[in-house]
Amino acid sequence: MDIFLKTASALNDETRVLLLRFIDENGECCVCDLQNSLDMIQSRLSRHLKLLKDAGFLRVERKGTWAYYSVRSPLDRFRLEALEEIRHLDIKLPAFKKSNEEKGCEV
Amino acid sequence: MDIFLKTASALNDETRVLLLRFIDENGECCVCDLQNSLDMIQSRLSRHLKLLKDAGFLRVERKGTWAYYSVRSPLDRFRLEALEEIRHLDIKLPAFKKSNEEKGCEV
DNA sequence: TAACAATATCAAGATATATTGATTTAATGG
DNA sequence: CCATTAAATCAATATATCTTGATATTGTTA
Repeated sequence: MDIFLKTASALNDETRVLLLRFIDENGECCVCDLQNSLDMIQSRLSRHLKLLKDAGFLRVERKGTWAYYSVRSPLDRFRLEALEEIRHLDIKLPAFKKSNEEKGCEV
Repeated sequence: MDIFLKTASALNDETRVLLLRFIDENGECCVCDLQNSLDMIQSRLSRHLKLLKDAGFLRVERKGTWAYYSVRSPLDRFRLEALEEIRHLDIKLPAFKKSNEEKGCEV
């Protein structure tokens, strides 16, 4: 029950739905890319990324000081259906803006 | 987006997951049956039933003063997957207790 | 080791959701 | 029409979640 509720809770927030959709469409993103692209402050992003990770939707890979988030694979059936639902939502998704290309933060 | 969030929100509560599972397993229930079986006060039940109905999981049919709730059919793909997930949760489900058989509140 | 950058965590306030008991609404029967 | 019953709604309080800015942690580089 707890895991199911954690999954449902992760889906129950507009910010996280947008984040998941954005990372799903654009592939691996570091937090600074997301700050730039989605115009959100860092602590807010960090919180929601953690919730999505703990709910099994995202994985994180650290490279130096950067953290790259991507959609976990494989997703189990229910999470995949949820993602599929999110893929079909009519959302106006901001463009991907690279942040620190010159400094090495690239995908 | 709003409909998706309403659906996710409906799933994000232990009481509602239990309710949905109970009605799915036992079939059409009136509120008084649920009060008896699940040992919940009426206003609490009424609130959660409304949320599940508004999120598209339940339908209600009124017969006189009674309201009979059952799982809506057909469910769309995502809601059906959610229900399937709930069917597989390891929940200790209370027994169905009829409440007012003599008075006409029967299924 | 010191300075810096990226990310995570914390603390405070704001907003949303859940619970309870009281009240209201709606249907039934005397 | 009035009393009764089932269910819905409301008001107050409690609990959880979200946002922000500040601080802590971790890795890098000089």
